[in-house]
Amino acid sequence: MDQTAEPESSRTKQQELHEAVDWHLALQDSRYTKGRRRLVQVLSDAGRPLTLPEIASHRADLPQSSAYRNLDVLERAGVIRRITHSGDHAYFELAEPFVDHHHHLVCIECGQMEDIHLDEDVEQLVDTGLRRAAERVGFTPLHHSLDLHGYCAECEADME
Amino acid sequence: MDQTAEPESSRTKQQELHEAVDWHLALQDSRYTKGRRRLVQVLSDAGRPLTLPEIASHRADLPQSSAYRNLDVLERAGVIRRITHSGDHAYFELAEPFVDHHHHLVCIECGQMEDIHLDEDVEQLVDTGLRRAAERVGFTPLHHSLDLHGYCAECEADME
DNA sequence: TTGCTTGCAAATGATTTGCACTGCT
DNA sequence: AGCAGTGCAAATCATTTGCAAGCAA
Repeated sequence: MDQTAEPESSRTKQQELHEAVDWHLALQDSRYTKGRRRLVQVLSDAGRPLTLPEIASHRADLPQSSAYRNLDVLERAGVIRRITHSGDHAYFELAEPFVDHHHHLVCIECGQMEDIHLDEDVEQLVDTGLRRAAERVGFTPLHHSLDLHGYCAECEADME
Repeated sequence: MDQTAEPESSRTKQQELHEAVDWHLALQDSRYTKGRRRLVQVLSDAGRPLTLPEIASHRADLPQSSAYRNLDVLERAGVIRRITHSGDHAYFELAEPFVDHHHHLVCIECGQMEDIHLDEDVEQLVDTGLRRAAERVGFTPLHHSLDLHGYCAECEADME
């Protein structure tokens, strides 16, 4: 009761994902172990950034230290991205080669993050503007992050 | 040797700043004490986000607990903003009513942040795009944050 | 059998908090 | 007086690390 109920195309994407991750890890003499595969699977299924406790709740048997260590390995390998915004826990999501470029809605009440996408032309303008500003001060740009902070529907409702 | 060498206009701005902060704090039955004034002054002078150690280096006599507590008070009062990006320390800067809307260059090597400004029309497009995405999921937007991550000139040079 | 992994327990370190004292108002 | 602010020391708590044992090439 795990890899059933998935449409054919999705199953293929999963395979591709894991193969690609395997390859990335191999480049660093790291192995794609069961624990690491679990992490990638959970993050892939979630479709939004998760904290370590959230990840653990999906997979009961995840020793914290190993989870943190593996998230670190995966981050160094460029497989996942660590996001920190004021709040107790860091959030983790699949990195860009493995998911589309996107941004986040960040709830300042509960911390939850949700993925959103912007039009390609807006992305272009933003990127150009940032690149220009970076050039002015000799800054070497790698990637941008753009988040909208506010209240998620649930928290907004809870505030009556 | 403290408030000299400042152009006349700047001196006035400082006064306005402190008066405004005083007012904001008063709204919360908080006093604008010497310690709090120091924090605001240092952040205002810096013109870029600072960590607590950085703030302390400007003002030797700043007990950590008091500094953290006052930064918290100032944050609640809407005077300053706390920024956290992967890295050991949180960064603090004056909040938006007290400084122009801006974004940051974030060095992923040393953590330093630098302020940058984008064209007004790009800001508009971004805001509109984000607002649209937020509406779709019933998210109540407050403000956006946009950072460019990469290597600052100094760190880039250090990597030879 | 060499070297990456794992998981437990212990350490780290930024930030927070308890408490007694100071100082406005 | 009465309550906000201060600073020291101690507590918190997410994350990291040491180490001995497990596992894959």
